[in-house]
Amino acid sequence: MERVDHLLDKHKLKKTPLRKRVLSLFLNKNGKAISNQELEGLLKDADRITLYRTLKSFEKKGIIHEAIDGTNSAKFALCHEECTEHNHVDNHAHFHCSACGETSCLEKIEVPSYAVPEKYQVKDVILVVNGLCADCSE
Amino acid sequence: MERVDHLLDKHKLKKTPLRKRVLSLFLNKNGKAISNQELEGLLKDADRITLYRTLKSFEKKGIIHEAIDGTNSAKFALCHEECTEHNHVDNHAHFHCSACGETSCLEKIEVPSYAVPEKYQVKDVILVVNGLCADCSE
DNA sequence: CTGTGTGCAAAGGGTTTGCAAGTAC
DNA sequence: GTACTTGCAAACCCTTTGCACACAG
Repeated sequence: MERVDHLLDKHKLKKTPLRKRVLSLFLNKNGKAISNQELEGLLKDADRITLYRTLKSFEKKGIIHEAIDGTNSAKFALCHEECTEHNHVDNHAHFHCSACGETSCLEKIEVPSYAVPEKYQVKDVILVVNGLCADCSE
Repeated sequence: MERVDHLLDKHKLKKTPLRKRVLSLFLNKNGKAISNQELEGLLKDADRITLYRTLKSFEKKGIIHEAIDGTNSAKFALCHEECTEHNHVDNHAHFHCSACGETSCLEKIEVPSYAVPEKYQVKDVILVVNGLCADCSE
């Protein structure tokens, strides 16, 4: 629980009850991404719109990052310790399970840089691996 | 124009006026992706819902594929010649320009396979390169 | 003629914005 | 006390579904 307080302090966010609950969910998810929809289910008494805003402010401050998985619905996962408002470094791949729908970070896979056509400038690369996770590949 | 007719025949779709118009837009886009929104702008007299369905049937038949670019909005681009309803092979990367928003196919970049944690099964990989395209990187 | 495609209306889901009341600091 | 956060209402956009009519083959 101190870790929640610490993270909020570090990123200069007020320690409100709702934020603490949301953040501790992320800490217990172990690298798996959470969608707004899932959050609503887990925090039934919370207001949907406020959850959107909570995620947005966490994202802006560098506490969480969007985990793009090709499903066209926004999901978020915890950032590295070093992330700040002005320096997100989330250059790792994500794994999306097509059976259970879970999206998780593959910290081990660093995203390589790629050769692009002349005059193109690369800023970052999104890498999503689709398939079956350990639980679903029995 | 014969190419439009040929493609529709080949994939067993009726050659209606709307489908011809939509398909020739794709043929003239040279590997760039088109969103439903953009299509509406280009074909102002057409019905928005019908355009959704047109794209869906083209996708299902293997004429176009979804070009995921991390913006959480669906875009589509022309498939390879060899694609059919039951055999899509679109294992190439996409480039997304953060300035103009255009998404284009990078046919040259084949998507490599990746080492994932034990028991995971990989089905396919999404690779999106973000940055500035030739037109926007002046 | 038959099955498919189209247009319109309606509904559903996700997301954003505005404003008043509440709360952290 | 002040600035930020929350909750509620409303609106917006994207997408899907249902149904009657039109049209390609």
